[in-house]
Amino acid sequence: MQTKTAILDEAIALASKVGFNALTIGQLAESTGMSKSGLFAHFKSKEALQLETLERGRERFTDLVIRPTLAAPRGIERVRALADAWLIWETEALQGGCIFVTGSIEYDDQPGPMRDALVRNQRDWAEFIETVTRTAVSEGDFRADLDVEQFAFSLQGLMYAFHHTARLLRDPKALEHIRRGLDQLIESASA
Amino acid sequence: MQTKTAILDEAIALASKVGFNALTIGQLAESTGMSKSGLFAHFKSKEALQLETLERGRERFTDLVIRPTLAAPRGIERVRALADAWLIWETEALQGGCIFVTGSIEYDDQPGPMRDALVRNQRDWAEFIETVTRTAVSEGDFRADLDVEQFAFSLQGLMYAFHHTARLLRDPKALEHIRRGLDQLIESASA
DNA sequence: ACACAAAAAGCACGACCGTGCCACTCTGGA
DNA sequence: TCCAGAGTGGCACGGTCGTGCTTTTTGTGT
Repeated sequence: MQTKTAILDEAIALASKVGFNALTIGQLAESTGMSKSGLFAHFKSKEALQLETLERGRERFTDLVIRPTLAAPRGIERVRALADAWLIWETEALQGGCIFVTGSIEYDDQPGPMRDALVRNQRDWAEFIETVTRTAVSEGDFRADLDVEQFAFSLQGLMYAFHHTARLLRDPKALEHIRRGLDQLIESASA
Repeated sequence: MQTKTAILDEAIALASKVGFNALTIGQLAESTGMSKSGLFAHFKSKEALQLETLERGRERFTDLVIRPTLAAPRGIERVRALADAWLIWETEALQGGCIFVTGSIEYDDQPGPMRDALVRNQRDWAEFIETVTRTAVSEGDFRADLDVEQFAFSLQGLMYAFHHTARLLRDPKALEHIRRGLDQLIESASA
């Protein structure tokens, strides 16, 4: 149903601004021009709505980040493509910040299906980064003894730092900083 | 009043787990053993409670992170002390994650006094890191042409990455990763 | 043109939210 | 001994939350 998809896309926009808990059925109904009960009928519960919103976000993330990354040539170029695609996702795809960052912070101390789903997403994402990094190792762009887990950790660190600096502080230098940090990281990993 | 301080400390613990918005007066009253109205009388509004909770957090952050850092010898040692102190703050001082990280994500798209206060805190913290880094430059431990802003950006990135990896994924390797990332960062900044 | 299923809306509910008002209980100084 | 004033609790309010019912609208196949 396309109505449902439209709702979920609006839900993503809202959740990226105020979080998944403050994402309220009433507000979502208002901003989609539906009635509360009409909207609610699509999901049997609020938790289901939250989970489906996350799932819809995953779909869009796959389209905007995963696929373009895999389209780039293996090796260092693909690593750079990954970072670029993520930057587009973070700055252009959503009205607020990345919903996975938002959600992770919100649920990291609250057990339940939402937390479980976020953990799965986060693990997949980390593994994806590691896999892409490994292509740069096997292509000879990166050192053979590179610790890809460590590389992924530092790369994600730069992304989080960008998120905070750009979103909270609205610091225009954030882009320059993540670029330079990335160059530094890649250089230190290069063969 | 010590009652108020006790309330705020409990509020910090709660907010670090569920966030500042989900920090509810009723729950806070219950977990402090007070009545809603008795507790509410200490603050004129919920927003005031949130702001005072943040302020109390800043006090504790100063005691646990700022002061110990400044007690360390100027230079590279002080940079390491800063990271160590922050790690203690993050892992031992609170029941949930760092309330400034939590709050930043929560309010980065919602204008108001809370956002303003968080921006101030975050700016102060970034400047503090830069100042400490500068002592390492002037002591000759770090390169004279080091971009301290860039260094602070990357350092904060490692902290955020630790926060996510340790809190959401509960990955025991997070500590090792931030340590190694730190070593790498410090080495690349060294003279 | 009509029947029928699916989607949406109307409406009401109990729960909890933040917030005000009022009464009570302390405790220290006159 | 008594009073002032701060701290605390009881209670009720209007509002919004998530969530069920029932009804109306809408769209499609015959």
